[in-house]
Amino acid sequence: MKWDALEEEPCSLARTVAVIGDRWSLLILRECFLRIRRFDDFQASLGITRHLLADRLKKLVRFGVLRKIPYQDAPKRYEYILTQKGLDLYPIIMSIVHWGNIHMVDSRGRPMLHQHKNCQKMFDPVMVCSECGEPLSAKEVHVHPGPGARKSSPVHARAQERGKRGVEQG
Amino acid sequence: MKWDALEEEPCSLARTVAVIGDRWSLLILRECFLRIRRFDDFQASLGITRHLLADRLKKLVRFGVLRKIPYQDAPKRYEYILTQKGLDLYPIIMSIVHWGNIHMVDSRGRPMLHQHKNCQKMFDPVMVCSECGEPLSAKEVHVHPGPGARKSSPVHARAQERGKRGVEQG
DNA sequence: ATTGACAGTTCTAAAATAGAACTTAATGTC
DNA sequence: GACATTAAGTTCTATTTTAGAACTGTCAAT
Repeated sequence: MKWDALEEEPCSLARTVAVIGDRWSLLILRECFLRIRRFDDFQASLGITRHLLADRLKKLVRFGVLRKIPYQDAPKRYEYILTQKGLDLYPIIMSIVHWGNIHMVDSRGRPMLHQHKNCQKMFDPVMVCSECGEPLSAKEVHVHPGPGARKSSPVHARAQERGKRGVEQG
Repeated sequence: MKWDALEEEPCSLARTVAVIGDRWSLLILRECFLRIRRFDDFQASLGITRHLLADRLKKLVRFGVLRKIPYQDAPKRYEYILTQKGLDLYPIIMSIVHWGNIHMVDSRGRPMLHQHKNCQKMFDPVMVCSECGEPLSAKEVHVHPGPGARKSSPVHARAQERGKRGVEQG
């Protein structure tokens, strides 16, 4: 499968993966949220090859996640900053960090702590339902085809069938 | 950079990216949450090459995200199901889907809708602070080094400095 | 005139991926 | 018994991506 094909799929996850679903893009975005904005700073802090960095930055700009703004004129130099679309990736970044905090830390503990300016406390992110405010888990959610869906796949129908009489998941 | 190096980094995001940060792993996990469990079903619904699928499933099992359980004996056949560690990826999946819903849908609208069994309503996921319950955004969070941190990088310090007197982000 | 900062581009070698065919083990059909 | 089918991989070659290092072009400072 090609990356371009991924963008076109009738699936919001696939389309997002087309933007951020590679080894480097998420790390670049982490640096963006840590206020890194310049080519050489990204390169130095990530150890990414310059070639790939140029490529990924171009892609993130193309998708409207980052924007190039000039910070000096002679020679022309640009900074890469997050657009609103890019800032909206924050829940993704935070949920990834949180999962790592819970499941991937070593004996030394968390590399980073997060403090909420609002309440001043160290916090973890919690995902809740927009309607009732209760925390969400996979088992409490039904999935329905939306207006942008394509015809349901036979594979999924078959799996659903087996699921009903099979072993319970988890 | 090698994948193995990523696992060892003192960063919860990098360590999580080592597990799920490639083109296919997230799509495979999407299928898991849609109750797909068998090799050929993953292959048919994703169009992934069998070689890569075998490789990625092995990796996800190695990281404890999936578990192989036998569903028949002769010949031995296994299903891949999510462990608790895997189920805990749900907020990541949902926030990725939500971002796609907001920023990547075409004119036809969302491919999928999510209904909360609790309140019966169609919902969007919202990320809130575990302490005060308020919705989170990047600008409302301070980052501090935790017990597992390594010495702070000069690049980040420099970027912080520039940030204070530079253009505001966003 | 030389050095250094910055933001890339170019080059070759190594690694990962795509796409298709093949393997193994058992089951069902003619 | 011979033959096709299902399932879960493995093997093969060709193509694409990535790594790693060196190079380019502008300008400023020494």
